[in-house]
Amino acid sequence: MKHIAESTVRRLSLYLRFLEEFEARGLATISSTELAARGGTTSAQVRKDLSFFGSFGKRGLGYSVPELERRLRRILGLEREWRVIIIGMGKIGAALAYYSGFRQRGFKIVGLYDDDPDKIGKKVDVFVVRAASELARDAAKHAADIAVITVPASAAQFAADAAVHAGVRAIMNFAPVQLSVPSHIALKSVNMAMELEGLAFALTNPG
Amino acid sequence: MKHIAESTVRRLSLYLRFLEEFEARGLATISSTELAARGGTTSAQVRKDLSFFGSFGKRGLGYSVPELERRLRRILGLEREWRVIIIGMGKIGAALAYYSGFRQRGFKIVGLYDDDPDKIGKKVDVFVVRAASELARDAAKHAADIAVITVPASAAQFAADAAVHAGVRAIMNFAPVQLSVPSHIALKSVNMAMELEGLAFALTNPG
DNA sequence: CTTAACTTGTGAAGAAATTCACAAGGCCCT
DNA sequence: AGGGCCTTGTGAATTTCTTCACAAGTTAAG
Repeated sequence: MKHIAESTVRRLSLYLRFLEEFEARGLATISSTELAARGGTTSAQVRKDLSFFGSFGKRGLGYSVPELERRLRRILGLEREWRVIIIGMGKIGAALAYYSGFRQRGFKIVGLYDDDPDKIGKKVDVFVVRAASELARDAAKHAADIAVITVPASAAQFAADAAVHAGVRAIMNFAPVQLSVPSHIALKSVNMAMELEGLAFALTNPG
Repeated sequence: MKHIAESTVRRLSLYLRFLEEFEARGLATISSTELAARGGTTSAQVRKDLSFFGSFGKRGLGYSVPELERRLRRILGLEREWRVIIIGMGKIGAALAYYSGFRQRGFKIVGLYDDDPDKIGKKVDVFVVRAASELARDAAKHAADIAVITVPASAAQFAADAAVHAGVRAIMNFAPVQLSVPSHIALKSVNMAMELEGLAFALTNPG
């Protein structure tokens, strides 16, 4: 298949969210124009995004809400459950561990890790925090697909290496460093300070 | 000035981070090639990004680390302090309130808000959480530039409206909804579930 | 059945972002 | 002073992404 742009994937994710909304409101069909209006894009963009994966609509009518929803879920890989471990039980890691939004979307937390002896053995939500050094040993049991890294910057690369070694295939990094991982590992970084800097730039350079 | 792409701004932010690293290591100058290698991009990209704002390097030599750092700070608007309020003192809001990375980069938290009577009046870090309804009254005192919204999805638009009314000019939204704000307000959304979905897509559609 | 009003899917056009490639300098060594 | 080696800044070429525009299909009404 042709390479799909990251911006397209983000929009598909967004469309799915809107479809859920529309379904909750009981709408049976929706046009690309309506979907675009809700998402702040254009109808051509919506149709083009979908066209990479097939043709799901009916001319003159639009898209069946439940069907498009199902298709998008399949495209995004949300028909299965994804097993997630969180490494780093500081404030942000703990906040994510408690966050129910993940579970709802098929991301199941299967383990929490930290290096701090004060945290190891403590309960966070329904999990007992385990020592990061146990990661490799737990690998087979967890069969985790995704590792969320919320350790301090200085420990992030170490955590990433451990996660890769434990067999995860994707990493979501919250530490403010650029991680290096093998090319077959999917990596996404979220950096709050950088996001705020984007706002500072926008405020400083209006227009 | 010509419109600057968001991707360019993100990279500038990244370059600044690397420059701080290089400075800490005592390096006096750096070439676009080295900066690019560190950031996973190309030297031409680095030079092009910088060229939108002037010419800061010396041919044959590269860029002076401290000077480029200063220039980037000015470009990104980080020479001044930005005043931030956080609305929503759930787990994520509280985690952000404690996070020292913001302060270090010139983002000063000046107030915390929530609607929950159980939280109002409680201390989080050095702040006493105030009722969201007090936001308008506090506006003049705080003179906040940026509001970070960490309330549940159902309350996010309400919080955004209140923030705009209180005079903030930029909003960083962590709630999983699309906010609508006046066009002169800078808006950025971070949606953890969407980021995870991006990873799920990458794992489902390799290559 | 025919017409009018919609909407999709998609090549082609257009815009935007990235990469190429090279002239113009600057540094250092001999 | 001159040659060799680097590096920047930037037009031009290229690639990627978005928008346009329209044929073709669907529904509903008369």
